[in-house]
Amino acid sequence: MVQKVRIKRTSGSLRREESLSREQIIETSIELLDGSGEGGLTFRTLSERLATGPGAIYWHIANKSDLLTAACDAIIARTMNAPLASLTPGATPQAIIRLLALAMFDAMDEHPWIGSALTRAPGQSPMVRIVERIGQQIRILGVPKKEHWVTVSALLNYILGVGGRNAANGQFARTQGLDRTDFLEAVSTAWSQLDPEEYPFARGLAAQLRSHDDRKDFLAGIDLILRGIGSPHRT
Amino acid sequence: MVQKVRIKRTSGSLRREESLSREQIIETSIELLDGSGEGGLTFRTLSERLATGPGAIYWHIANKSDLLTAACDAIIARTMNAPLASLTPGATPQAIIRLLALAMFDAMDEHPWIGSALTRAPGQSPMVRIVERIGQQIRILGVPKKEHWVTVSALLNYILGVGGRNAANGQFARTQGLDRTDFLEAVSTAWSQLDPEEYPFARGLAAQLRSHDDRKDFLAGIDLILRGIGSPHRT
DNA sequence: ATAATAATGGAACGTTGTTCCATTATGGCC
DNA sequence: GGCCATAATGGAACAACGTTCCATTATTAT
Repeated sequence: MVQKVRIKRTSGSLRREESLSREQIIETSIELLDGSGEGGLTFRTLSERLATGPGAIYWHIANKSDLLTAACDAIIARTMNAPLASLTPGATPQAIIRLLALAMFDAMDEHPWIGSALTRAPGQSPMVRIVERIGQQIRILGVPKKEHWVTVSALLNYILGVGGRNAANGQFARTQGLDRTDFLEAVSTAWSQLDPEEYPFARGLAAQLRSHDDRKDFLAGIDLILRGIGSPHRT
Repeated sequence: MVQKVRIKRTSGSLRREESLSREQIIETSIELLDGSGEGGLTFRTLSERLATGPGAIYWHIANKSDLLTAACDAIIARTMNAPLASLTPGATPQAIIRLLALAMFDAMDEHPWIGSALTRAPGQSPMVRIVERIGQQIRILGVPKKEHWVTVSALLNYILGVGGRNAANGQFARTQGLDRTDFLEAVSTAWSQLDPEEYPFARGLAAQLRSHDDRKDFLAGIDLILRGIGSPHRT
């Protein structure tokens, strides 16, 4: 979606006809981030796309960190509200958590930059949205109140961990000029050439690495934690 | 540990007497990162500490990403080799994994920047070290070979997730001029003022947040996953 | 109409990672 | 012991970035 901006000519200097807005800035930022990765969003490229100067943007936004957090929050808000629609009425809390987690995975896969954007806003809006949605299911599951935070943060840390690694892989591959398959191939061959004395396990893992399915493995991890939550333990 | 560097005067231009080395550069980088956070390491501050120019550093190091990865690897190498000493002979794989995880937590707590440094080197040396140590215990645990990667990556993602969030909290607090307690206090009061209709769970969590113990909660998450690994499941 | 404020956009600043290059030490070879 | 290719140094310079500043223009209230 490319912006079309009317421009008014007044005494030699150009000025946009429609005024800027915070939402417009955020939406354009998302387009840039999706299109060119984390490095694709600068105040220059952004102001160029918006047919304005860098200074004008600062009227609507505090700084770049604020901008990234806002862009991230927009995605998370959509993500955490969307899956409500596809819910079957009698779904178990576990099933809903799986759904929420998968929605997060897909969002982080489509917008790899949110993985590192979440790193800029601890305890803020984007995080709260996720905690809330997951937490409500934790409560329904009957987890004792004292363990609410531990349980939610275990799931959250796992999800954000995967997101961070996804972002890292994408970023790394982009700078090397590889796509996902080439990247995995490279890591796999590197691991297969490790010293068998020092790294027997990692070496043996190379084959599995080459053909694994990120999404499936992610879900398997969620299931592992959910199973842990359901198992008895000493308090 | 402050470096003392002898300088030789030759025909008007200064030159260091002892030559630079990659290890020396990395060790000084670690000091800077530990002392002043992620933003504390620049090629200017680094070259100043080493009593040289930015250009000289590039003879020993490819770029900043390389430098960060190397610094991170140095810490991880020490961390993954150290706990071997304190092992009781009959320790279960679970106990060893807990020990390894705790060692990682403490390392990431002491050097918060490695959380984000790990984000720059997917599939590379630092990651391989962790995978190997954990993986060996996974094998001993008797996890079927097909599930090796899923299991290790679940633990790894959780650990790195916590590390990433730790780094984020530290970084965020530093820019706001707060220490850890003030930061938690701020988040907690912010959460307690959330809309009760929209965020009932997060709101109720505020109190728990204020008084929680990061290290304990981290370990609880590890136990959750370990319990999940031990529980029967459909393949 | 006039004053006050909101909003714009481009120039400019300081800092960053990185490159370039003139210069200097070092180690092998005749 | 002098010579030379190469290793290594260090400072200047570059491009790009986030951010600030300010002269200017639209918009609103009085």
